[in-house]
Amino acid sequence: MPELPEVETVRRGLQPVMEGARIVTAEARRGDLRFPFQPDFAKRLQGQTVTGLGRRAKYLLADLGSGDVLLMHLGMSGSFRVIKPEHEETPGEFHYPRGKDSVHDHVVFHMSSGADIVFNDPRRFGFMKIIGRGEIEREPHLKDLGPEPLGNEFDAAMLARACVGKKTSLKAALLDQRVVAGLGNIYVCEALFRAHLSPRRLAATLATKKGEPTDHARRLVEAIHTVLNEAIRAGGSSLRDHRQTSGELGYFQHSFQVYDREGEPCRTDGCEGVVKRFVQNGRSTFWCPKCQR
DNA sequence: CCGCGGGCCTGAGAGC
DNA sequence: TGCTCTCAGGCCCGCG
Repeated sequence: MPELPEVETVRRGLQPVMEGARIVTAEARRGDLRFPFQPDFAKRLQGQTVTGLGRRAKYLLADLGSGDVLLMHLGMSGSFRVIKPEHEETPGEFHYPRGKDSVHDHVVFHMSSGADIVFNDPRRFGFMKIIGRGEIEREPHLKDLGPEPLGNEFDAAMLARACVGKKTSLKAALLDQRVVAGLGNIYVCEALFRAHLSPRRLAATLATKKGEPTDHARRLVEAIHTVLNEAIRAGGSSLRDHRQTSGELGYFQHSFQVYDREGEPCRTDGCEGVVKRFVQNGRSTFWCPKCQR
C-alpha cells in the first residue's frame, strides 16, 4: 500500500492521539509480522510516553520517554485505525476489540488519551521494532536511505548527482530508495508523467552536465514535489487497503493521470495518446508513450 | 559494487 | 457457485 503520502497521512492521523500520551498497554496479537517481534516487545512499550511521532521515507518513528524509538513500517497492506472513546470517559477504559473482521489486527496500543490504536496488516509485509535513539543512524532499514523528496536537500542538483553512472532506467532509479526515499510505484509513474519523461529513459541522461543539473532533472523534481504534496492533501491513494486513521478513504486515486489507466486516453492537453502498461523490474509501469520522452 | 528476479503473504477479481 | 490464475501500494536476499 503505502508510499510517502499514505504514510504521512497516517502519521498526521496518529499524532494527535499518540504524542504526549502514554501507552497504557500494548498487545502483539501474533508472534510475527515480516519478522518475529522482539522478545518482550509489548512489555517494553508498556507505560512509555510517546514524546513525538515522525516519519522518514515510508517509516514511522515514535519517540518514547525511555529514549527508545519504535520503528514501524506498513509494508504493502498495513493500516492504522484510531478508535476513540465515544464520550469523555475515564482514561484506561479500553474500546478494542470491536467488529468481526479483526483477524489481521496484529498490534493494539491502548493509549492514556483513551484512544485505542489498531495496526491491521493482512499480508504482514509490515513490521515494528524497538531501537535505541542512538542506533537510528546504524539501523539497517534506515541507514542507506536517500534524501526526503520533500526535504530541503532534495533538488535538481542532488537528483542529477545521484543519477551519475546509473545504468538503469529512470523508473528503476526513482524506485531505488537510495536515490530518493519515499516514492513507490504509483507516485513514480505519476511524477514521470507530469514531467513528460519516459520511464524507459536511462537514468544517467538526467545526470549533471558540466556541473549543472539538466532541465529534465529540474522538471522531475518539480513534478515529484507537486504530486506528493497533492497526494498528501488528498489523504493518500486508496486502492484497496489504505485508509486514513479515521477509517476514511484517501482520494488521490481520483487524480491519477496514468496509474491503473491502461487503454484510457492521455490527459495531457492536446495529446491524442493512450496510456500504456508494461512491466519494468517486475512492476507495472503506466505511461503515455506519446508525451513522455 | 550494481542490477535483476524471486520470494515473502493474503485477498480481490477475472475467466472458465 | 467454485476453482485456478494473476496481480497488488514494499523490501530483502542471493545470483551473476
